[in-house]
Amino acid sequence: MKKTIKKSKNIIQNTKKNITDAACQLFSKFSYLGVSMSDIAASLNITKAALYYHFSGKKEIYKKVLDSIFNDLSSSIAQALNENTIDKKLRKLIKNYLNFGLKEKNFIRALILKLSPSDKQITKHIAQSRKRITALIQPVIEEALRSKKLTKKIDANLLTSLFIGIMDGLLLEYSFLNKKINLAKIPDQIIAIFFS
Amino acid sequence: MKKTIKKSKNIIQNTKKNITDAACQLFSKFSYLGVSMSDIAASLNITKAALYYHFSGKKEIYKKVLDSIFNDLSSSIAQALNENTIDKKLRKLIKNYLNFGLKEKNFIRALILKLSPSDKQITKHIAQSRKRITALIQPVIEEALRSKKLTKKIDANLLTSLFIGIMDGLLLEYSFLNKKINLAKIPDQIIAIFFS
DNA sequence: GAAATTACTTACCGATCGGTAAGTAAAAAT
DNA sequence: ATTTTTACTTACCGATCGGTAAGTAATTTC
Repeated sequence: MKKTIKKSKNIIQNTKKNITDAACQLFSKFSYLGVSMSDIAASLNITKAALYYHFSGKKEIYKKVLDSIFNDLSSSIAQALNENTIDKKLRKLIKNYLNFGLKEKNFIRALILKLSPSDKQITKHIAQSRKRITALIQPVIEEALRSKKLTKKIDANLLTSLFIGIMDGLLLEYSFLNKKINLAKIPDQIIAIFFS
Repeated sequence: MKKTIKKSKNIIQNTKKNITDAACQLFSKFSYLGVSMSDIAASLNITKAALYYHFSGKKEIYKKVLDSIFNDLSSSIAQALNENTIDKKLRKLIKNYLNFGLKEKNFIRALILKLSPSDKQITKHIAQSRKRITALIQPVIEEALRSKKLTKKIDANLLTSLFIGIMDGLLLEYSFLNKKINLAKIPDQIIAIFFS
């Protein structure tokens, strides 16, 4: 099974990016343990050994993928903070968060997954990234609490957890049952539940 | 490494139950792909081949474990429905659900996990079980909506999704960061958010 | 134009995977 | 007392895992 010559002088060989992109898709679909180095290589029509030229191993690829996912999510959230009223902020925040969760289709699954008995390292990495996301969202929740003057007294920390939780839970539910999320309606309903 | 004789006449050999119990713990901790048949066998000091005497393979063991987990959760929820006021029902429902999620420590992770490229079968099995749980909870949400006469108009289906979602999300968050859930306070706060 | 570097491929490694065939002691059935 | 059944163990299977050593064609450097 001879390969035809692939090395074209015209095509810029940003293989490294191709690898993380392909790996991202596969990890999202099948989780860390469900994807082999051969799978990644095969999806790019290169050999497994080529992956080891660009990366030290499977874990490094996974970390790079996680970092890029969290960076995308972060900037998507940060974008929502530019809105000028708290209601618009909330609505866009929810919309972007859900949209992102849907785009990186099994994103949540990938994040939730426990990797292997010995892999405390990556789990910690994920936990830290999640904290960064929470730190971005919490100020918005606090602002909403101040501006809405709610009668019910709820701790902002907890409310943030519940707020993120409801979105994660929703994504989870819908990804499982292959339902579609109505992004036009749901943000307002979540806001209604939390802040009225 | 000789094994000492294990076959005692006095000890009832309900090995089958021992296997699913051990497998449940391991699957919860390390997920389906993170647990090998050897792992399960080793945790019971039996050989891998013994597992195949009692079960047809790894998938069958996993299915049995899932069924038992969902049955436990179902009866835990059903128990909450015996309370005589809607507030008590809600409070107990949330408490039991969260408690269960904490007991089966990585229960949610195990449920969320995508098994392998080819494993539509078990994923369907899980989706159906989740639907059964939802079907148990939805009437309680509807009852709460009726009795509370909320001003905000929200579809009961969606509200149920959000209600379960908030609990799943919370469990997720806390399992990741190894926080502790305050079961004395949180149920009332969730009720306050949803039904006031 | 020779030498060095880049970006791979081919061919392999030992370990582990899920699963099986054959043998065996103890218990139950006859 | 003998046979059969139960509940395993030992020893293996081919496939696949993450990872590596050595070779090679194309490109870049000198």
